[in-house]
Amino acid sequence: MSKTPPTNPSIDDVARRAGVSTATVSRALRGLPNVASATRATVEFAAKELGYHPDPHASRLASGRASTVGVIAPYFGSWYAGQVLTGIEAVLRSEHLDFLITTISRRTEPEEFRDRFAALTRRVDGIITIDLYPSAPGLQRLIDSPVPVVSLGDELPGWSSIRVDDARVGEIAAAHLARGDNSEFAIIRGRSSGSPVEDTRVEAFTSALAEFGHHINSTNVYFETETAAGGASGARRLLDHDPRATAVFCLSDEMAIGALAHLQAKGLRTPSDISVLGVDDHELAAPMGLSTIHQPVASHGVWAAEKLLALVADPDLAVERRVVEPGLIVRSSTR
Amino acid sequence: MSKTPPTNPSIDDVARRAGVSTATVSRALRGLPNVASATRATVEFAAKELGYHPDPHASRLASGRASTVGVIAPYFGSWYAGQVLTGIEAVLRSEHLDFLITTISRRTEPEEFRDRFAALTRRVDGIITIDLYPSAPGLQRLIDSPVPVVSLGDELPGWSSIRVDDARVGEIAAAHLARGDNSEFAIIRGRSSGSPVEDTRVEAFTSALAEFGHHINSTNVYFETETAAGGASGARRLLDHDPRATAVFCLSDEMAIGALAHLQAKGLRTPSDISVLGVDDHELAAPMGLSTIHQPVASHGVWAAEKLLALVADPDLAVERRVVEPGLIVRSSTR
DNA sequence: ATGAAAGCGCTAACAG
DNA sequence: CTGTTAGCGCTTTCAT
Repeated sequence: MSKTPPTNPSIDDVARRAGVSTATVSRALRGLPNVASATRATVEFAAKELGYHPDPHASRLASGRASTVGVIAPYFGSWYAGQVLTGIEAVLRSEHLDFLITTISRRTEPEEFRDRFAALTRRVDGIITIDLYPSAPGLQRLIDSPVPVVSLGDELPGWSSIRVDDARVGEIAAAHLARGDNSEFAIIRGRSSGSPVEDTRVEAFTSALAEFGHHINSTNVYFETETAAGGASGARRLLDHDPRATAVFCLSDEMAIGALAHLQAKGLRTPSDISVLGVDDHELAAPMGLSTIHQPVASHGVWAAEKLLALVADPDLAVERRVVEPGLIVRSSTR
Repeated sequence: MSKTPPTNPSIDDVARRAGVSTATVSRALRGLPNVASATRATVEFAAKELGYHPDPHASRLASGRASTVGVIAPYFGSWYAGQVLTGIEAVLRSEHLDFLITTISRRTEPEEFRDRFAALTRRVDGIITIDLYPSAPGLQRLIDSPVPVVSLGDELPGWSSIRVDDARVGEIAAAHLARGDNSEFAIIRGRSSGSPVEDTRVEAFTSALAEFGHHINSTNVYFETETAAGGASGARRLLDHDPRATAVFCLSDEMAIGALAHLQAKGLRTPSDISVLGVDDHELAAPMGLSTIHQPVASHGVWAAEKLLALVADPDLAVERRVVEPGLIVRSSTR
């Protein structure tokens, strides 16, 4: 039983086989101009015969280009991150780029953030951050990044970004819920302090509500982990604290689904007893009849990846801050 | 406003600064023995002062080690993949390893699979596959991989793997549902043809049911996409086709949740009118009261990553096929 | 259009 | 314990 020899063919093998120099092989295989088409064909044939694949480390060392993009997020287990990742991946793969993922928690020590970030920038051509909201020292690092950065969710001074219009999210939620003949409101939100996304949405919601003549008591804002379990817990606390509430705005569908499930388990009916509104348009929202505010998450990932590639190709590209309009989707959990 | 010079400090800069040779710097910084502790301290100090981070491409070229692990899955947007990824990431990060992710669809053309796989193996020390179930040519590629492979979900000849005991999953489901005074059963499953996971579970479920004296009609097996929307669609078809069914076994919680939501929306009560059982113990299962068969997904990722690291360190490590025992969790969706 | 040759920044023998 | 010396496999001037 003969094993394949453990050494991969090198560019020299291809050159010898094709009867040309290594430089020519390099040019031919990378599709550079100034290669006779006959030569190129010969080289490509030889490469295929040998099963040649260039060593990425060698070519990176020589060229200085990493052909790799780094993605940083606090957590890749969330629905949001998974969707974004899928969008990014599709773009990068079509460009034959590698794709390195790293979690950096929002509360990573500045020193560790510094080191991890420095190590990362050394091996990628650009970075995409997902909902990072770094603390000040980390933020500074990102701003000073030697490679281009594109952020999702928040905006970094000097870099391009994409996010949903969070103020509009709050306004849309308030308008919809206020119209529904409600008078007692509640919010279930994540506990990520310093998350501009959440704060903006909550503030916009509250002040829009005020314009409709409604007031939301600050004790009716429930801080929970950003999961379905958190949403359920928030709903339980709401029921204990203020059973008169008839409308609850959850800052993500994952939380909303948990809340909805809990409320229904307690015998409440939506929307007659209580309205529940989420944000995201999670794939479970439709089957559960959850009204929500849609944002096209996977396409955010696509945009970010494409923007980053453009930025890698042309570092002087103008900064673009894209703000996407959210859209209300009324299903059966609100009236 | 002065920009940081674009060139990173190199190992030579550190050597000069510390007054030693580059080889010594290399040894000192990698924690190799045979370095005087005073020398090491000097080198570390110099490196820190300069903000030195070794160029990974150069060190990989020189050492032949990639210090990177590749992860292949058909799709990273699923709950399952996200959880596994989280587990893998935690392990790899603690070992300072990079982490490349690639989607390879189950129906990728053999030729493309071949090329993508070859390119990947050139840049990683090992590979983890998640629920890949490759077609024959792809499978052969994986088996012949020049770098170690650890698989989740399915078993590859010659390589270690971890999966839940799928036959037990089916048996547990059958035993639980048969006990609940049901007589008319249904299955909602994914449509991934050739997925050993699903086939095994369905077969075990069916034959265990037979032992309890029950028979499931093949027209009551609904093939749907493996999402909540698919589950809802399956439930709708079930209601149309066989409204007498009182127990439905869904092959994932995501599908079960969709089914549950649809059934409840149609006015059916669980478990009095109908029982719904899932598999996974998704985080939404608890808030929704979904009975399910638990599998510790994130820890599968941890195990796979640790196994792969061990395999990279010692390629002759014995193959280990780990089969995890699933556990029934009864909540309020089954009787 | 092609070849020769000089590195890219690091690791790994081999001496000492 | 430390320094010297070759490369690792490619890309990139600079010639031709």
